Amino acid sequence: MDVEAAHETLTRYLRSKGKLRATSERFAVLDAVLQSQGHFDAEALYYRMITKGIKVSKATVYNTLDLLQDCGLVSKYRFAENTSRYEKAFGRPRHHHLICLECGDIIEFVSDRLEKIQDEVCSEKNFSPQSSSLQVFGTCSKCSKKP
Amino acid sequence: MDVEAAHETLTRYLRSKGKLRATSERFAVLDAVLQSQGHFDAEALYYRMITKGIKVSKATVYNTLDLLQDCGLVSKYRFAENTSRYEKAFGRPRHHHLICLECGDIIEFVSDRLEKIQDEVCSEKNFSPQSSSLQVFGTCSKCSKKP
DNA sequence: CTCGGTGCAAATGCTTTGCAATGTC
DNA sequence: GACATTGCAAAGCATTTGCACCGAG
Repeated sequence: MDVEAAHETLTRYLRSKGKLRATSERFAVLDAVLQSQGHFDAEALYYRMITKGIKVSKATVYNTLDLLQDCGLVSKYRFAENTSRYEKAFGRPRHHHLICLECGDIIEFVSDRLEKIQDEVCSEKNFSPQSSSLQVFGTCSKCSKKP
Repeated sequence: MDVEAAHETLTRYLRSKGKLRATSERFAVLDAVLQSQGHFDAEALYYRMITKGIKVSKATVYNTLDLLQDCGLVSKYRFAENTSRYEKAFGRPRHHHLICLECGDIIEFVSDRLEKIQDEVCSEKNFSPQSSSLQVFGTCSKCSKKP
């Protein structure tokens, strides 16, 4: 994960918007996101930062995550729960999710054919896609083995 | 929409669980769901019922919607917002959604090929699918025509 | 120096819960 | 009659907001 490039993406985005300022908090949140693995929620990210001695408020974490989503550095999902989940999107291919209802595990997968069908449906309906998310809920292999 | 059949499905489900009782409220919520068109949230359903003079509490609406989801009469979605959205699932084919970020319109579509790919991915990962939801966010034809 | 951003705590809005009353089995 | 279910209002939670202070441009 190229931290430099991610910082540059954010910097460029902020500048392109004219009124957005490059604050240390924003870069601190970005760094925490880059260091994260898999999916996480705002709360978890906040505590990880606090624990490391980085001073931020929850409000800033939420605001910044939305900002990072706007410039494509972070993806935001909402599965079945009442919590939004995020993951770093930097340099990652588009992918979809198998979500285990037993253990909560999330398995990712990529499929070109799926993307293609998606595009076909969209052009058929004159719909301009921006992002997409396929969520399959069920039971993962580990959990179906259990009695 | 066959009201009788839906009632029977619920009755059978309640009996199958042993301890679940067939209360008039549960059937009232089911009726309100059957009369609904497209997607709705718990709040809207609640007010529709109250307006019609049906006595229910919000808590019961929420509980019953979850129950109806468990027995497959209702589908529950969570798109980008912070509200859960429901729709009747009785006698409807599996379908997916194009969601317009401008006007909030939801366009449904069905695709056999998509289902097939989904199944292939699942068996590849030894994952037993239960339900799924593909959400494509973007701009609908009406909104892209606007200046 | 200006105005956008931050932190805090309080507010919001959806959903769940605790408990007495109610109605099913 | 036993006990699941209801209704109400209050509690919970994730997220947002209002406002005084701070700091980037």
